[in-house]
Amino acid sequence: MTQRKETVANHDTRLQVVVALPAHTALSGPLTYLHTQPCPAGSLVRVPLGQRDVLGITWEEDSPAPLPPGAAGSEAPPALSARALKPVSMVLPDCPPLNPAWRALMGFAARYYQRSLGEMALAALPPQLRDLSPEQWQRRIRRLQKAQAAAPARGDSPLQAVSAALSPSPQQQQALDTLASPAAHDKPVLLFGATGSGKTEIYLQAAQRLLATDPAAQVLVMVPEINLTPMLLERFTARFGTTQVAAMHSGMTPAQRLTNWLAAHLGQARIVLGTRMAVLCSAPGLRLIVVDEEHDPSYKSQEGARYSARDLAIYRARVETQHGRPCQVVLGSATPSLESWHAAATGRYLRLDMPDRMGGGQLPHLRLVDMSQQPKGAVLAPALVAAMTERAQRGEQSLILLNRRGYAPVLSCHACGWKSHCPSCSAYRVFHKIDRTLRCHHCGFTERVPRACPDCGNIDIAPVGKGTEQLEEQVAALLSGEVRPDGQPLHVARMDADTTREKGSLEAQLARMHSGEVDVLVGTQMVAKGHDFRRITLVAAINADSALFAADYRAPERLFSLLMQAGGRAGRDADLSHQGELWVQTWNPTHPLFAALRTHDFARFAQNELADRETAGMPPFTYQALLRADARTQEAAQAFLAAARDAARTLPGVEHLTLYPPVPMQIQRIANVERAQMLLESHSRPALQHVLSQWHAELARCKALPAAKGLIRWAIDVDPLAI
DNA sequence: AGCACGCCGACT
DNA sequence: GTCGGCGTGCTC
Repeated sequence: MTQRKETVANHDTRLQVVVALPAHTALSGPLTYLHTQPCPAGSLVRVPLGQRDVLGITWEEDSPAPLPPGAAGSEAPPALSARALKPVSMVLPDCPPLNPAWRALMGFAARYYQRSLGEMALAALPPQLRDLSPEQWQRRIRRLQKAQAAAPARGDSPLQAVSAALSPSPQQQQALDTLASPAAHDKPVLLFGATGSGKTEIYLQAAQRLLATDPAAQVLVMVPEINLTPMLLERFTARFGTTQVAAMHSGMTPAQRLTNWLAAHLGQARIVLGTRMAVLCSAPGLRLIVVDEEHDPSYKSQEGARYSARDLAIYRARVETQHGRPCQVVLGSATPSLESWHAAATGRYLRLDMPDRMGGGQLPHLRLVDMSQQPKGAVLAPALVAAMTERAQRGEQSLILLNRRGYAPVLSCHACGWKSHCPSCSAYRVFHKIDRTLRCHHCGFTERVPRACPDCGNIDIAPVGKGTEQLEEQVAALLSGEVRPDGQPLHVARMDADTTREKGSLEAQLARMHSGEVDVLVGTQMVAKGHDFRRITLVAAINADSALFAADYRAPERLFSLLMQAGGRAGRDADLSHQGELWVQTWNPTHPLFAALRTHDFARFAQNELADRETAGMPPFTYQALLRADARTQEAAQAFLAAARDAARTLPGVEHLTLYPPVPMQIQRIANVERAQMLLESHSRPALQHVLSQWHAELARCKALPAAKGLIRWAIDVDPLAI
């Protein structure tokens, strides 16, 4: 591009280049291209691939290419010299190479999660990089270089905090001291801190201490949900100033993604803050990784490369350290994942406890409501209504949690039994009264509610079950006669994915909550996560039982975590915390989960769960992977999986695995795609890995089988969260 | 994954 | 008679 001479350039150097080809396409390893000169590994290049020109990354020579099955002994010479190699189209100029630690991370992630190196590595780059013209790239780089020249101090001098650190409580000081100790650098730290114990301040001060001593150091901070980034961003920019912090999440525009990625890659941003994708971000000075709310399932990606950002954070810290730059990793949670808890119990992680809330605040008192003792058909126990009323009259707020959007989960005809099935999914469409629609929460199909039963014409079609919309309505009705201290009627509001869809509406609703305008908030679990509502003194979970007996073995863990976290919303304001209450309505008040919850005894809960897991032979005592298949018909999906299972039986090392039969997925059909899966399990992670890595070639063959006709796609999910 | 090539149904 | 469906095959 830059020079088009008459003479043919001398392309005598071979470069290994990684491109985004999937793992099952024979060409999943690095490809060989020609170039006029050597080029360091980790450089960004454009290369011709078939008819197109794609982004690639140069890689070291010795990257392990997957062995062709059966050709173990016959070591064929590359034979590439025979074929005409193509020259690299261009090397993106003025871009420092992605460093060896980053490449090692990508190599590991690709291997572990059964993706091609190229797929993993290119997915970690901002998407805009792929379709940026050379001119646009030049312009970008120049602008950043100019910016850097204009602010020469940045990145070259220790970071000065913009605002002063809060003075830490004794508990926090002790945690910070331990974090500074060598022991906390040898292994991952599990910061086990109660809600309101001030974990964020620990992150801030740990970051500050590091950045002040090492002028090139960078810190990576992750939160599970995009909704939580603005709040954390605010705390970090308040402390360190805006120019030091780069954000990294899917809510940003492509241009912002690129800008922030470059800021991190060039070392200009000292703090990288984002969701799970941030763990893949290039950060050449990385010295500290924080995974906040490490137990949160959002850290496990559910599409594309199904990686766990928490697990990759652990690996990344280790690999950075191995590359000569000691990197600390801190996992924070009030209810750690059982995996992390177990790792701490067995000494693989260092556990750091912060049991006390800031300012001596008390954790909320648990009020279990035995639903079998309540008036028939009552949505809310009368005592709960009374308690909420009392709070509102005192000017305090209540929060009611119901993990179901819409007005009712299904609409039904009393005459003929018709139900609001989704035509494309094996699920009901949810009744949304607000706009009188039936909406499928899986495929999005939306229709106006029919006036009468579509099958029999009966007018008597009625909602069955309750969602947040209906709860909001009913709570408002129950509290309608009551008044606030200022004499105004009580204000009931709702907050869920439906009310926060528009940009800015989340912020607006949070503001309304903080101003005290709202007395009772009805919401889904998004409300329970992270938001700091100072005047809430009562939290109620309406429908906790569904999780107690769910098929998903992780459901109790999630329920405990949700209730602890939700309870943590209550009484954050130390002055009010003596009256903080967590109400749980249940038909099973004697369930052991509640006994542990009552005393806020996560350790006890975790111990019980882990004992159960061990007896049942489940993670973290075994290792699992799923093969998922999407197909036109359920038969095709299962035929493919059955063939895959047979193929797996022939692989060396398979004797260490249990191969379960294919089964339809919980929601068998979504958007007219039939889904099925099969589970692989082993007591040995390496054994599982070994079989998985050999399986791809077989799977490609199974796809071609006549019985699997209609198969759309398949994917391997390593360490699945739900089975 | 893309993108070509290639072979069968409803349209200008 | 063409436009366009998506089924197979290839990409250093």
